[in-house]
Amino acid sequence: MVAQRGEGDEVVTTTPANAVVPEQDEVVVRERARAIPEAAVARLAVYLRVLSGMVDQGVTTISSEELSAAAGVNSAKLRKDLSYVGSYGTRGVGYDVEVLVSHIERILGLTRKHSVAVVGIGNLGHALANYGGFQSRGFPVAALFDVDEDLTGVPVGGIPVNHIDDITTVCVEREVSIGVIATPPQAAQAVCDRLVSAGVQCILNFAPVVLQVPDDVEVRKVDLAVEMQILSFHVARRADEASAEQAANDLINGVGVDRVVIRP
Amino acid sequence: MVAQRGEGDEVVTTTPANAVVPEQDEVVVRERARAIPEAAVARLAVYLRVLSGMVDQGVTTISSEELSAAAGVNSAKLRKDLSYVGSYGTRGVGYDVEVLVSHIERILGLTRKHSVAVVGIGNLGHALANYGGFQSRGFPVAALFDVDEDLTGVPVGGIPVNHIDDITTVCVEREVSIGVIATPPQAAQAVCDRLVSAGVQCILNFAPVVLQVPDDVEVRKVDLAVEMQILSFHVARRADEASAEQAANDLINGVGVDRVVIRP
DNA sequence: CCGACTTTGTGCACGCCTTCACAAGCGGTA
DNA sequence: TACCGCTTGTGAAGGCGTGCACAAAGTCGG
Repeated sequence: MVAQRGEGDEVVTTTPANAVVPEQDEVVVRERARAIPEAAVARLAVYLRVLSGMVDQGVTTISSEELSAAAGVNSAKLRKDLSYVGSYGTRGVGYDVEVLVSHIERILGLTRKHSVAVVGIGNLGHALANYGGFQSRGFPVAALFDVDEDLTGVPVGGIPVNHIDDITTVCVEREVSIGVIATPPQAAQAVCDRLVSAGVQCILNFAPVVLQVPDDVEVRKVDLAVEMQILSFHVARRADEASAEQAANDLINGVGVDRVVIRP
Repeated sequence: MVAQRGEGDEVVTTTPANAVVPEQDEVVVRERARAIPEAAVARLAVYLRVLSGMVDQGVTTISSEELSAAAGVNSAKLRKDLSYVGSYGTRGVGYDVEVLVSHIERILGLTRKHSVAVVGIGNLGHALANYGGFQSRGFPVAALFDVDEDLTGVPVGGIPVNHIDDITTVCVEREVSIGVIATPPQAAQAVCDRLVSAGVQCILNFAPVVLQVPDDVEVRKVDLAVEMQILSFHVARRADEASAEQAANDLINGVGVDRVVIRP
């Protein structure tokens, strides 16, 4: 009997304060991987990239101060992040770059190869299929899909496009573990469902829709328009600050006030 | 005298508990915009997209429960997020969709047009230049740049490519407020510096490097390989869980234990 | 072998964000 | 008009992540 995640049967997913005491003779397995905060995982990936550059430059040892500067984070945060993967630094010296690389790779599961399938070979799909960054970092693009039958068989980035109806067969055959959705929004949910039924458990979604998936499937979303709008918000905030300050300074000229303080 | 942000001169950026009392006769300007958490801003953009879809479907009123379901968030969170933009709901009824749209647009600064410049017309640059999603959501692509002189003058997505040396002139001329960096990593920092000196204060960076910018410039990063690695981590975590569970179940078969509980 | 210096690893406190739970408020109905 | 049911808006609590500051632990020079 293998319990399925998300069934909420024998598996406790949340930990209510009143349920800490293990009942009778059950076995409690505490796993370490889950203990790493999501934010830390994202940063570990960044550290890994920086460290790879260091290896190329022939750097063998690096301190938390140097690495944190290169990665654009606080050095304490960096050390805490690294502590999640284990204590592999030498006090008074720093970290051995290669050792660190291999341990981060292990934690991120990069020792295994992760084949990628891109669905939707439009502008973005083409760009993704041709993007060398995936291949070089251990994520080979193994399959391409599109509804357009005229595209079937046409090679893009060296890989012939398959028709979307073959998605299950091809994904299983080529052991695809990550699906990338680069279709128009209307098609995204249907494509997602097909990927899921093909056994793909990780999805990177570029379509501007909220995908509905089972609990055991992980979805990450990249929405360019949302990114733009966040930037837009900051532009507006700056403009507001500037005009508020302006108004305040006008006030100063009228009344007898010395200083203007803008509190966050 | 206009204070510059990030100078830390007269401007209080952090609020230590012991410094709440305004000194002598200074004027304290509390701005509302900054009070919105970054995470909430990102979600507001999502709500806006969902609401736009509602408008197209002819929906005029929506409750927090419905909207939160469509946006994939908790309804309490949604209401709190909306409370940041102001109280425009009607108790017992819900929100007027159009009213909500216009207020969110105002908060996100979307009443103003934000022209976009894309730098680096490779695979990704092409895709971005042709991507209709920007245009339709109020972010017209107004300029394209590349180092390759062969590309200069060639129209991509209807816009002729300019040489990167003209970046300052063109950006000022076309009032570019957002710069998108889609160059190889080696060129990214240089391009960034040129954008900044052209007066661009918001940058969306697709190059896998940590950009160094002045405090008054906002950078958002999209790193596809990092996204992949985060997904990879989750694959690995699942595998760990499964094997831990397997081991535990093996244990059960040996010893007399009833249940296995995996705690987060 | 010892002391000075450097850097890691982490306990702790603070602040932000999320979530709960409920009072307040509005429309409909008798 | 008064009541009832529904939905918003928010105070408060709890959890999570960040950053400080320091003890632990190693290297290096004498």
